Amino acid sequence: MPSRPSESARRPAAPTWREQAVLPIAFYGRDTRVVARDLIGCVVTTGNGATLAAGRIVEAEAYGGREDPASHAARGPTRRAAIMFGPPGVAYVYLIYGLNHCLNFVTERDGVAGAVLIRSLEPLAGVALMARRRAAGRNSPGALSARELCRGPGNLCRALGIDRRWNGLSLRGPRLRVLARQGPRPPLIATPRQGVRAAAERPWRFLDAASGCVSGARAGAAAPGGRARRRV
DNA sequence: CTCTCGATGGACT
DNA sequence: GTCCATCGAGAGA
Repeated sequence: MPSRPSESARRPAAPTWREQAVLPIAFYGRDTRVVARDLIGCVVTTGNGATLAAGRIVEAEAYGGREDPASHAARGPTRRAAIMFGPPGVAYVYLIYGLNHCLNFVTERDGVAGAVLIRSLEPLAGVALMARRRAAGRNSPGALSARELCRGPGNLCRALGIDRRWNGLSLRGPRLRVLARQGPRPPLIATPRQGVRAAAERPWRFLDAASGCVSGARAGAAAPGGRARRRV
């Protein structure tokens, strides 16, 4: 295999997402909205080797503590929400509507509730595996495009094989890891959070302005022209 | 114990 | 736009 001699020399070679550092716990131990914004462009990975699946975060939402009526933590540290009051840097996974799971990252310091809901990813690795998981148990023959595989919180969990058993897992562990972003944060847009009735005016949903992998077609159609989106 | 309903997704009018 | 599958958490009796 002929290759140009000069290629083997030291070339800085832009690091790929695979070479990015695993985000430290301190990344999560900050204000939840800051963490949510900073997570856009970072990479979620699950599994290893043949089971590796990864995607770039393009949509996320911030959920606060007792002061945020839309948050599970609004009613204090109940059995489900207690993990949001615990130390940062772990996964909070719950079942919604009896059939979909939602992946969150716990934020803030121990004793203060906060979490970021990961809503959509742009697939980077393990596309075939994700497609297989998404196809399981569905009866529509149509193949899913790559951009659909991890669009929406429930779909994303299905594609990555995440369920309630993942609740409490470290975000730096062997099964689940989050890697730092390559380069600067992309331009973002902020909108109200999806599907919440309480505190609907808070623009705590953040999206990569350039990504076509974000969810929320309904909301977009429901508010023609006047979408409450603003650049951040 | 019962009752309600949800940080959704997919099929359908 | 509407309907609904499906189940655990939370609230209340």
